[in-house]
Amino acid sequence: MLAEQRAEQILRELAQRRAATVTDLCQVTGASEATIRRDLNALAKQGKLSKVHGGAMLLGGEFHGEELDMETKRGLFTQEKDRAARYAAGLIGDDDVVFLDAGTTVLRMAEHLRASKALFLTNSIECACRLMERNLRTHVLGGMLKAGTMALIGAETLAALRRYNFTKAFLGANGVTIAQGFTTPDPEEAAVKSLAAGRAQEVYVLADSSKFGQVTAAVIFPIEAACIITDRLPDRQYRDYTDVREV
Amino acid sequence: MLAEQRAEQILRELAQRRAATVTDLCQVTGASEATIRRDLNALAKQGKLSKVHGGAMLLGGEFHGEELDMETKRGLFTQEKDRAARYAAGLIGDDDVVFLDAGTTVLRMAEHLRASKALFLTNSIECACRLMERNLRTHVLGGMLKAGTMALIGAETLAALRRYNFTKAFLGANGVTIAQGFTTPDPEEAAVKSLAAGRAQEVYVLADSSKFGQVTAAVIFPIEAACIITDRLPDRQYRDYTDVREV
DNA sequence: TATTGAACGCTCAAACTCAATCATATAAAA
DNA sequence: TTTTATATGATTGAGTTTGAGCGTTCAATA
Repeated sequence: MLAEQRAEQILRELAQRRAATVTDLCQVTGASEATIRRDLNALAKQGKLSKVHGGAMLLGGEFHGEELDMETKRGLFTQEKDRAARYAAGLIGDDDVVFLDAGTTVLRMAEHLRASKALFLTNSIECACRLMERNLRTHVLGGMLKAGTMALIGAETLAALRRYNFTKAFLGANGVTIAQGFTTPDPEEAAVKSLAAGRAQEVYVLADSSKFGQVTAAVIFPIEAACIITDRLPDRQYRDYTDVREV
Repeated sequence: MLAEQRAEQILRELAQRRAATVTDLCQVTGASEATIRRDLNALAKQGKLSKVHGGAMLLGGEFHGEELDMETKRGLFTQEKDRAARYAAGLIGDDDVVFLDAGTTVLRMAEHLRASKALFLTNSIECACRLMERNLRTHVLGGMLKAGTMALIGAETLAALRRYNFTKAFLGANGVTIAQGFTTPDPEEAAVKSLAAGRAQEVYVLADSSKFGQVTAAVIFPIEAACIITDRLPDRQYRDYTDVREV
C-alpha cells in the first residue's frame, strides 16, 4: 500500500471514530507500528491530527466536539454565506422529495425552510432534528453513526438510499475543481453523496467561495453532474461546465 | 482507551451531571480508581474541573465549594427510579449486540453505560446522540421520524431491523398486565418493539412500578415474552409468568 | 476513646509506548 | 547491472502509563 493511501485511511478512521490507537491503525492499514508512528508524526506536523500518547485524535474542539462546533459555526455564520442556503431552501416546493446530506452548509438550509408538504430525507442526525423542529415530514437513513459529523454512513446507509427516489438533492462538498470535480475527505461520505445524486432528478451542491480550487481525498462526482449554488464564484470558467447560481 | 479520550469522557460526564464520584467515572471509562484520581488531579490542575472529596464537580456553577458535598450529590444522582436503568446497563458486555428502543426509561440507560466494545442499535435519535457521546459503537435504524418522541418508525424501520440480530434487546412499555401483556399507545412503535424482540436472544422490558396494571392501545407481545426489569413489582403474581428483576 | 469504613496519595512492578537504529526490500538513477 | 535513495519492518533501551497494595487521614459510630 502507498504511503498516501495509508494517510487517507488514517484520517478517515479518525474522522469516523474521533480517536484511534496505534494498534487500531495497524490493523486497519496492515502496516507495522513503526510505520504508523512515522505517519502519525508526519500528519501531526502537517496539522492534520493531534498525536497523543498511544495513538492520535481528531483535532478541533478540545471537548464537547459538537457543541463547540455548533458555537463556532454559528459564529462564522455571515449573512453572505447564508444567502446560498436561503436560496437553496427557496427551491423546495410542496411536491418535492428532497435529500439533504450531512454538512455545515446544507445544515444551514434547514434554518430557512418554510412549512411545506415536501418529504425530506437525510443522513444527518443534526439535520433531522432541525427538520423536526420545523414540523417537516422527515425520514432518516439508517446506518453507522460517524463521530464528529454525526452523519450516517456505510453499507446500511447505501442500501437504505436505494429505496428512495428524489426530485432534488442538496449536497455539501469540501472541494470543487473543474478537473477533479466535487470532492470530500471521507470516501464513505462521498459514496453516500454520490449515490444520493444518482437517485435525484436535480442535484445541487452548496459550496461557498472558499471551496473552489480545493481538492480533497474522495471524489463525489464530476463537475458537470451537479448545479452549483454559491455566494461568490471566483472563476467564470466553471460556467462552461455546469449550471451555476451565484446568489 | 486513550488517556485523552478518558479526559473528554470525564468532562462530558461532568457537563451532563454537574458532579460525579470516582466510582461513577471508573464505570463510565472502564479505568481503575487510581487512574481516575490521577486524571482528576491533572484536569483540576488545568482548571477544567474542581476536585472534591469523593469525586469531581463542574466549576463556575452557582453552587461552589461546600454548599453541596458529595454525599448530597450522590443522593441526587442515585435516585430510586434510576436503579432499574443502572441495572440494565450493567447487563451489557463487550460481545453484545444491543437494541435500545425509544423511550424515557431506556434512554436513561444510556447514562449508565460503561465503556465497551458492544455494538448498539437504536431507533431513537436522542438515544443515538447519548451513545455517541460515550464513544460507543452506534448504528441507527432508518425510517420515518415521529414528532414528539423522536423515534424512527414505519416500514423502512422494520425493513432495516430485519437486517440485524441482537444478543439483547432493551425495550420500554407504557402498560404491563398479565392478560394483555406489554402495551404501548402507538401501533407503529409496537411493531418496531415486537420485531426487535423477535430478533433478540434476550429481551428485557424496563418498566417502573406505575406501568403495572395499565393497558394501552397496541400490544407489543405477551407477558412471558420478556424479562421485566423494575424498581418495584406491585404484584407477586407476575413472577408466575416471566422472569422479573426487582432492583 | 477505640473502631470502622471511605477516600486519599504514594510507591512499585508490569505493561505499554516511543524514538532511534539497523537490516531488508523495492524502485529510481547511473 | 550496479548504485543510490526511499520506504518499511524488526529490535532495543528509555520513558510513560496503569493498576494494585499500603499506610494515612478524617469523620461517623460504637
